[in-house]
Amino acid sequence: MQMGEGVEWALHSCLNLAWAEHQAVTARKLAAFYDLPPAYLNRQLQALARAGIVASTSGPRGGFRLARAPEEITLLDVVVAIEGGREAFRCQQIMRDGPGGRSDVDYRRHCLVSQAMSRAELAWRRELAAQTLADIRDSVEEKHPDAPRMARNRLAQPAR
Amino acid sequence: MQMGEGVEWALHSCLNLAWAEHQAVTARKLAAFYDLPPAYLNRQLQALARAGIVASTSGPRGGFRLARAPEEITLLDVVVAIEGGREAFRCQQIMRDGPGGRSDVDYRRHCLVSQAMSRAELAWRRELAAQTLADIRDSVEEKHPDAPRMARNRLAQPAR
DNA sequence: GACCTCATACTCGGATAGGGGCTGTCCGAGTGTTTATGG
DNA sequence: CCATAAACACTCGGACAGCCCCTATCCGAGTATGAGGTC
Repeated sequence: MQMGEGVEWALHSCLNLAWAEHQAVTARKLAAFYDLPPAYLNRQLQALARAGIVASTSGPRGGFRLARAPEEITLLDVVVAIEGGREAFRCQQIMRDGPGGRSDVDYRRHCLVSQAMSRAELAWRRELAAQTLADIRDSVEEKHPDAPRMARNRLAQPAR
Repeated sequence: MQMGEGVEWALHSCLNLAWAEHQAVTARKLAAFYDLPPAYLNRQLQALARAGIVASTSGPRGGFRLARAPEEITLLDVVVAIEGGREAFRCQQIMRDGPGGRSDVDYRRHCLVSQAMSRAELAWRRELAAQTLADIRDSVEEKHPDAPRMARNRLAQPAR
């Protein structure tokens, strides 16, 4: 069970977009920030756009910007946008083929194994939903007060 | 991010092994219980054996049995045995290539994004480690008191 | 000088190949059982 | 009848293909820009 690395890129890119404020930033510049493949990062940003986390603008002076305030974007929003909303543990309802298995029972809700796994996954989601992009941004700024300025500088430079 | 379905099979099989008590059960019988591919389930049981969760015996009258008491087997143990212990979110330390990135800093520990993701994953692990196989077994028996007898009956039958 | 038109360059967006890991299967090494045989 | 030994049948264990999703890339549709020409 491994998370796609696009999640990491998306989170850091969202953070940079938060520092860029309302300035639209191109995928190329965001990719150059961490030396990432521009086309592939673009793909992740598209997923964020479909989820309504970022807004995109085409043409010259176009790019991506946050569609909502950082306080209204949770880490769970970003993870779900990139990885999809389906649960990591998907109950295949194998108990239906076991002794005493009923076809009219939804074991995704009644199987106690499935319940236990879902409970753990819920704790994971709850923790992700409890932290917003603004929380991360503020924590970073507290440790590195000049991070916003450095980010804006880098994003202002032409992307090579 | 999706968990392998072998985890579900392993959990249910461990539960059946708990009801079989100290009787060795072959992979074929465990597979027949839920109509699963025997060879593939065997593969998962081998992983459990390598992790020390079950003990295996070759030859006639051989099979698998729990290596520890159900109270000493957590859901996390089973998940780690099948899926591996590496974290779902693996920090690639992309900040090293960003502005102000240092090569001598381990961003897996210092990057705040990575910390937030690890915190969520820790909550998930904690929840999984809090429930043992005995907890699940007892919960099932409470709802279906004849589950152990039915399981033992099915496991006693020759696997077709 | 102001306005309109057109060519331009730049951006996102979706469609298109390549690779790694999960899924599924097979056969061989090892072992306890059973059976036949000889004392 | 009992001991012995060999043949056997059954099990785990690891090695071998197939498929799907993530990774990576490319090119086209759309658009704001800027230049050039005209009034």
